[in-house]
Amino acid sequence: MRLTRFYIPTLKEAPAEADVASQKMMMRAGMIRKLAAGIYSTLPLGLRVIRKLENIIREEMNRAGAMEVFMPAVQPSELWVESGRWDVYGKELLRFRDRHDREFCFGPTHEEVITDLVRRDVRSYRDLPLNFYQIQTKFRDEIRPRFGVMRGREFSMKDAYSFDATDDGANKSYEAMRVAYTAIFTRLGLNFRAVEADTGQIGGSFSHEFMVLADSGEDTIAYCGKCEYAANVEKVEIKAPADVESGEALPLEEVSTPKMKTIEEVSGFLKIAPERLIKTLVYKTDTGEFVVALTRGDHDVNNVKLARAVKANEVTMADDAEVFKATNAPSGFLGPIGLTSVKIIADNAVRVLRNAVTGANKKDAHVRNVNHERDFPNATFADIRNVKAGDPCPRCAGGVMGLARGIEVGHIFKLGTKYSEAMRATFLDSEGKEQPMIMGCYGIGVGRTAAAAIEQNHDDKGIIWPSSIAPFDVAVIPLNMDDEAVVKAAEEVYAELMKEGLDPIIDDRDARGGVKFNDADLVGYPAQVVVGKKSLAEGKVEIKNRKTGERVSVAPGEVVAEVRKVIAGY
RNA sequence: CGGGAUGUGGCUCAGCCUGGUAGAGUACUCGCUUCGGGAGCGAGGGGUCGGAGGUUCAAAUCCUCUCAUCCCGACCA
Repeated sequence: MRLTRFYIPTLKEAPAEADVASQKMMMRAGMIRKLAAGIYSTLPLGLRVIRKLENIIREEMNRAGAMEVFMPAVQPSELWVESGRWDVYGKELLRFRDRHDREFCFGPTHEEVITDLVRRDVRSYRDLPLNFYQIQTKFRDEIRPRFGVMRGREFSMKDAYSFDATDDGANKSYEAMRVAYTAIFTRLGLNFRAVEADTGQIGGSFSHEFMVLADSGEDTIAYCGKCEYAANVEKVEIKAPADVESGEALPLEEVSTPKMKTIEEVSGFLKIAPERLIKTLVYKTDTGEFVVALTRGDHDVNNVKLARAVKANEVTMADDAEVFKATNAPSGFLGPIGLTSVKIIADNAVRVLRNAVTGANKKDAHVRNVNHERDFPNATFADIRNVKAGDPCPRCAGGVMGLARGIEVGHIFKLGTKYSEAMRATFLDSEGKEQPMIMGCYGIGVGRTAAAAIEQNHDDKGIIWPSSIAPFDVAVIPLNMDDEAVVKAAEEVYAELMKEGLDPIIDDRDARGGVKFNDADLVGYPAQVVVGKKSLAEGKVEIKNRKTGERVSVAPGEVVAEVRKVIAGY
């Protein structure tokens, strides 16, 4: 490709709204332009990256036995009503009506459509298993789109859906996808980790997220330093402490704690470590029910875990008025004692505390020597807290958990029969008995993966593409466009690179060297071949490795081999 | 959805407080010089000052409404 015939509108300064590295660089390198909040156009350079990425995904999906299809972006409401999600999906689902006043949505995912497709034709266990995938534009009307294409509203996603006759088969389909995803992200050259994850709104029985490790990631993952266990903090299991602390349960004792509301204040005032306090929080579920959550003073409630424990879709903290309504006590001085009309969920760590401190359910007072068996026997225990670095690993002996930030680029779910039952996608088994198909679904955020690659691979000058998805393998940079020998040598090198099957771009603009160097560094071609008057006089051209910055001078005939060497090192 | 901020040429921003009819850098066009890390000089083109309404002799500037964009929060009592 010739730069004079290819559109790469680079910018010296990033638009003010860009706040993460990948967004700044994709804008500056002329890969994307914003049309509206969370909605982007992809320019030719960006599309090259996306296509290379998609092709790797396709190859690995096909290898794993999945078949590509293409489903409609616009979906009728009936299917969503049938699956039960029309009412639960909320405002993220973009809904609209056609001219006949029929309701539709712009698909945020395609379980309904694929399930409908399959149930129409598949009748027998002999037709199974099946796995269909597509690469398609989705729309999720996010509350707050941000970070460019990493959290856009309109985005491209590879989604796949498997249908099996047996549970064992479904597990095999799931495993095949886990292997395929590992192959995909490995080929993309990303530093990633597959972690156990919450199934969220999609539903289902178990799932893994594929996380690209980057400090700018929106998710936190916990991993064991010793064994292979890793999970999203929303999911990570926390080992419940085994034995109740020793010691006698002492009589309850009310203490005055004027204006001491927070854990720090109470802990400091009573000179008692936060670990000896029980924090009492009031939550409201999406159905309007109040729940009281208890954790140790030094621990934090994880909303997702709490929601799962009380079988709600979502929980939010109650405000002060709601707190009073639920407990008849002022916030800041809450405790579980005497709360009988509301459900109490306590974290496992609270169970073993002996003689702890809680609020007294009245202003300016707390209670000492609280013990759950005696003082709040109506509590149920569950794992509802956030993991802390240093917590013991739940899966191995002696392992300790660490925390890292990650960008969720892929997510695989074993769905089970949630959709097939709701939508009656059934088949006849070998005994002639009707059974619901067992499903799995598997997504990869295409644009987000490209952005994650940049988050993980850039410097202050620009992007450093993994060679597998670089828009071009190598840039040929003639420095003196008015020097015939330079132009001729550069053109020959360019032609040779193409002939040898590489994907080069030649910067044939009549521009100064500095401009070309800076653009090349910004766009991030893995290798640059610099053809200039001076080195050419000695029969040499220069090859620069974008990642290491190393330059070597070689004869024009050795360029292809040298470029290959550079790319291989990526 | 709550709070905060910002909308001025393609991009980054000044001007607004104190009203007098729009500016800089960069980018773009042309000429000359220059030419291995975002050149210099000269000459140009490009702006309904987000939109609507109001106040005023006069509005980018003051007032009201509205739209858009961004940030923070929606988690620890």
